[in-house]
Amino acid sequence: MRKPTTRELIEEKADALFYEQGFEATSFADVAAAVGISRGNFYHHFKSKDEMLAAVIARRMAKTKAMLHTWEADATPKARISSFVRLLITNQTKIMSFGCPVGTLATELAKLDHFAKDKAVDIFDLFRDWLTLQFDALGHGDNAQKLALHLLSRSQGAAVMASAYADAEILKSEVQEIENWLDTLPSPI
Amino acid sequence: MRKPTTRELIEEKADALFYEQGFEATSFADVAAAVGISRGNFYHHFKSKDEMLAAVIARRMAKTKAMLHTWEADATPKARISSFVRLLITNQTKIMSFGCPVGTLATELAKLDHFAKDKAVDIFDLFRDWLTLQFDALGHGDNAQKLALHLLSRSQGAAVMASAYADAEILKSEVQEIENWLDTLPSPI
DNA sequence: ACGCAATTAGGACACTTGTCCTAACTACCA
DNA sequence: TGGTAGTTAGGACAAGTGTCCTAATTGCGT
Repeated sequence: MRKPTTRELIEEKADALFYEQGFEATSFADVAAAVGISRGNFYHHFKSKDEMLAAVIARRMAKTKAMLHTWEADATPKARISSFVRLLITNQTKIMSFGCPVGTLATELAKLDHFAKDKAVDIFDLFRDWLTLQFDALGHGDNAQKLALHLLSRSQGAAVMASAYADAEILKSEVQEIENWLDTLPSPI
Repeated sequence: MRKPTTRELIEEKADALFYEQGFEATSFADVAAAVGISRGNFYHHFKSKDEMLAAVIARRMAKTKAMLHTWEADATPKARISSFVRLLITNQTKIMSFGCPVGTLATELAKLDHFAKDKAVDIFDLFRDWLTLQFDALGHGDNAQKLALHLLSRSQGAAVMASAYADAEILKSEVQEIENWLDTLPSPI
């Protein structure tokens, strides 16, 4: 196992802090303290906070792509979609505390009118396009795109409510509802 | 029409700014500039930013209660629920830019680990309890509470996706899906 | 072992933050 | 009219912000 570079360490800690505290509420000092380096040293690795945000978003993009890739191993499109839904359960502890990392970042950047908002939404597109492929493979054709967006919407709703009430039961219940909905979808094939 | 007091003006502008920029990203200076008073004068009206937040939340609670009260005029529980759903369309412009004021505030305060988070979630409870009453009136009894939470969840999901993509079509489409779902609910009565 | 490039710590910089004080002003009641 | 309470502007304050510079240290290739 290669020892991670300082830049990678910064990205990792910044990623976590942006998720757990929010982008605006996380300062250079916070990240520096988490990494264990001096604040002044930062500028050598990232010219600005925005550049750090860009790196964090790029990192999340890469991790998301890798995750979607592992789900490709699932035998059927239905199983792949199920992997996506179960992600809410897998990450339930974090979601209950901080919501969905994709949705909350997009929401925050929208309010800040930050130019990187579109980049953050690109992560949504990763899921959206991948889910569209799965629904298309199930034979939903013209409806695949809309179904993918709807599934994302349901997931976001579940994440928001679970974090608002910090309640795992809400999350489980909404996930069950999503799975019921998937089961009752007409199977065009 | 009574002229609003300075305190009311502050609450009004702070309410809007907390919604549009976020709580953390809004400074005393921002609110002061919006109201048109000096920054130093602030302390006479609010001892701290947290106290201002508390006032804004209380203001939203009151406005929400009033809105729910007007919906009581609708003839049937189904029409009342429909009023709630159509709120997404009524406020679509703002939602596309800033998401749902209730959900985004709760999400932000959760990340900030702010003690007022529970107060913000109380606004969710206002909707939740009111919707529960409507579903109960429709004869859903034990399921009423769960249906209310599910409807809130669907609404939050629609708001998140609409603001992420800044797309009114997404909002309309998800609202249509919610209305379809409501129509297909079994009618125990 | 040497030299150079990469990395680091420390701190300066101008600015903004929330907080809080004081002095002046305004409006209203006796 | 005079006095008092409420309201205001202005600014001081320490702490924190993102940014940027410099000098020291480290580590690696030769």
